[in-house]
Amino acid sequence: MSPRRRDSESTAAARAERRAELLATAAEVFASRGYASTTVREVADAAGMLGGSLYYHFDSKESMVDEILSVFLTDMWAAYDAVTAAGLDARETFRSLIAESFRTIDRHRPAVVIYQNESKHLATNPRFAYLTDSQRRFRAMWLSVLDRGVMEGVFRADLDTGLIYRFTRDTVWLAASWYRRDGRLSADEIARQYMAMVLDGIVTT
Amino acid sequence: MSPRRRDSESTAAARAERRAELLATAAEVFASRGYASTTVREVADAAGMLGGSLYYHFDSKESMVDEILSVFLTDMWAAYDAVTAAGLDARETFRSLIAESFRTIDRHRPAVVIYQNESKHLATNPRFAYLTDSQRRFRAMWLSVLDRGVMEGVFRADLDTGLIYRFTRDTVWLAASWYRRDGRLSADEIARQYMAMVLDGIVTT
Amino acid sequence: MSPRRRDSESTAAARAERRAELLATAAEVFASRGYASTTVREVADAAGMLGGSLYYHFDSKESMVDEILSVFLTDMWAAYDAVTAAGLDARETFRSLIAESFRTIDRHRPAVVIYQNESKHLATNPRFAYLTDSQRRFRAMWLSVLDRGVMEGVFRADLDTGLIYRFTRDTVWLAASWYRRDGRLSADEIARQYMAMVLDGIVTT
Amino acid sequence: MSPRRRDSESTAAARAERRAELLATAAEVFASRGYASTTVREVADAAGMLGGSLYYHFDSKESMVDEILSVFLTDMWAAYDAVTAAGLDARETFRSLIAESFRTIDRHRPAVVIYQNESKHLATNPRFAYLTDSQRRFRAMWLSVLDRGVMEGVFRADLDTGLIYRFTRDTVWLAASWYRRDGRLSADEIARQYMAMVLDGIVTT
DNA sequence: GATGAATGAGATTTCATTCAT
DNA sequence: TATGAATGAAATCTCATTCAT
Repeated sequence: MSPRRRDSESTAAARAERRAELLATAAEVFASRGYASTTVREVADAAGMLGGSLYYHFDSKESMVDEILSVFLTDMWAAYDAVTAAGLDARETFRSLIAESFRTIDRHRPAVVIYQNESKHLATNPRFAYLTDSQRRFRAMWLSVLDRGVMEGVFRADLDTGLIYRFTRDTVWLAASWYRRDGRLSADEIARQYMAMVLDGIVTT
Repeated sequence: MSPRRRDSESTAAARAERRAELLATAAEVFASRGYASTTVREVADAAGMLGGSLYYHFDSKESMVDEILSVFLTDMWAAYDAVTAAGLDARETFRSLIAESFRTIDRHRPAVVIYQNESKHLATNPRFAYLTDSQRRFRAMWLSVLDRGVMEGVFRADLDTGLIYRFTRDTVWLAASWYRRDGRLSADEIARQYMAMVLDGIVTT
Repeated sequence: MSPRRRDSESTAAARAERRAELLATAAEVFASRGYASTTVREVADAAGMLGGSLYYHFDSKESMVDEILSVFLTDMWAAYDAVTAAGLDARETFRSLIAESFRTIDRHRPAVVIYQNESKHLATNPRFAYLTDSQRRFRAMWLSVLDRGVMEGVFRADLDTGLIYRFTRDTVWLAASWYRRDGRLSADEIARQYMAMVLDGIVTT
Repeated sequence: MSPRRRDSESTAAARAERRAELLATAAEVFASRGYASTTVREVADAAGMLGGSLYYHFDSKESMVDEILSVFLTDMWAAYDAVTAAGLDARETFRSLIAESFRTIDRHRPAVVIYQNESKHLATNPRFAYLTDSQRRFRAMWLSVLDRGVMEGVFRADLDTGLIYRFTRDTVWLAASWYRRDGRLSADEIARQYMAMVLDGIVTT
């Protein structure tokens, strides 16, 4: 009502920004303490407010994780879709997907950790059916790249692509658990070394 | 049926056996539902008894995970110690450690899953300080093998051994999440393919 | 059935003796830990058996206190009745009642402690109505002696006999909480000093 | 109603006041039913709320008794310390301590009852070590007054001061069990009669 | 937007008691 | 007589959620 309240900071945009802030805080806490064993009060403490106050912004604890994961998955798939739409050969597609994965981790580290740790459990709830869908689609995408690579003669045919998929997936995503943005190695440097290792092995030739 | 059997079935041996049975059941449930979100009643249901009855055998929910993890770690280190005591070169030590890891997973799959998922959270409790200790020792052991391998010229020197350690650790242990004893591939076959991949890479040469 | 079982130790007398032993043990434990917060298992531990085994001898935890208190009260009233039947004057009756009280404490210390601590709470249970009855009768007896003493001119008339009764009762019975049979002072010596104090005061004359 | 009042009613002051109210309620219930056999729900009922709601204000049932007893002991020692700091002779110090004891009972009757009934049991818990400390200090204070009185020739030398201490302590504090603020006798009147009795005895001279 | 107090369902835990052996 | 295992009711405690202010 006062002129001040007309500021861009006091409109719907400001509200969305506050939501995003709170979600970032919640994601940190869920990632470090685990979703199930984090209390709403712990999230509120981290956000500098009281437990009940969070309910002005969110319906429930569940809707917080929901939004955290949805935002992350949407962003991740946008990046992946751009790669697959680029029409690269199998080897370059593989490289780019790996690189994009590490960049996504860089942007959404806490969300990735939550995704890794809680997906299986949350997916039993219909509300989170999209997690299972995403996983299925994810697997299909990677297997298609790997199988194409084998056909193109660039990837070894004596390895089980199902196994390669699993090992690749696990290592890449688990990196979110130890990766620190301010650490010794950048996301791109980690991706580079990771690819050197996976593609050519750790043994001297 | 034999007289011997009847003896062992009563007394302390029978009691220990019952404990072990119940712990195996609890481990399955904790592994599949997550420790924090598993209720004592779910464990009891799975064991075919009422919630309170578990407390005849165990002090608390916490002491169940404690025993599950301790037993697993003890067994794992026995296997690792046997390998490192064998005086093999770096490459063979690496191979053997990987193989032992998959065999340990084969014997203690649920415990490994719990270890992966809950360690970080449980370790904040002094009672579980041994988890942190074990992790430290684990890291030291793997780094020593990798560094030795680089010095012996068998492992590439252009890769960060810290990174190799992490990637190796993650893939090996995460296998516990999807490995099934009755699946298509045996533990040893998985270990074989895994090493082929890690040692020589997935690219054709 | 065997000749051995014919021993006097294996008849009803032996059974009663075992009961008495167990009750003595239970009384000790109830007295030191409090009835409500003592578990049946603690009693059993103290008796060198398992929790369930006590139920061969007693119907319930409640029936244990019941028997402990009944036995004690019966014995105490026998002593009191002997005193009041002796036809002594007020002062001598008072002295004798005090002396008998300390002797009863000497014989039933744990029961007296239980009586002091748990009576009020137990008395809400109809089964223990006799506790209230006993207390009423107790009060009447003491007040009659005190009032008689005032009338006979041996006790001061300027003090409220209700108060004297309470103070006397409290000190005497609370002595059970600290009195030890093997302590520095015998029950009779304590009674003597106690009477010197109550009758003549602690001030020099 | 005054503006000042409205201020104090909100914020931390109001919270402290509510705590105090709830503690007073809890103390009544613990005193009348016994700490161990009082359920949190009974306390909540008496306070007009549900069981869980108490945990908004207090950590645990234990922390309730803790606060009840601490507050009481702090207040009691403030009164005692004022007396001992006044430099009175033994007889007057004794009189004043007795009088303060009855006044403390008047202010903290339920807390005193709890203290009497539960101290021994609670003191086994390290959290309540201060109960033992207080008791020790209490004993030292009384004995010092009594011994000084004997030396000054005002108290009889033929009585064991240890016994006098115990009898005095017991009678005074047990008064909390039957004393009612709205009863026939005021705290000071009870103290007066009590001292007449203890100092000069109940026998006519 | 946020607070503070409460709710109430559900979790872990305790423990008197039962019962087959 | 005693054991060992289990029961089941009840207790303490936790926590997501609500709501008046």
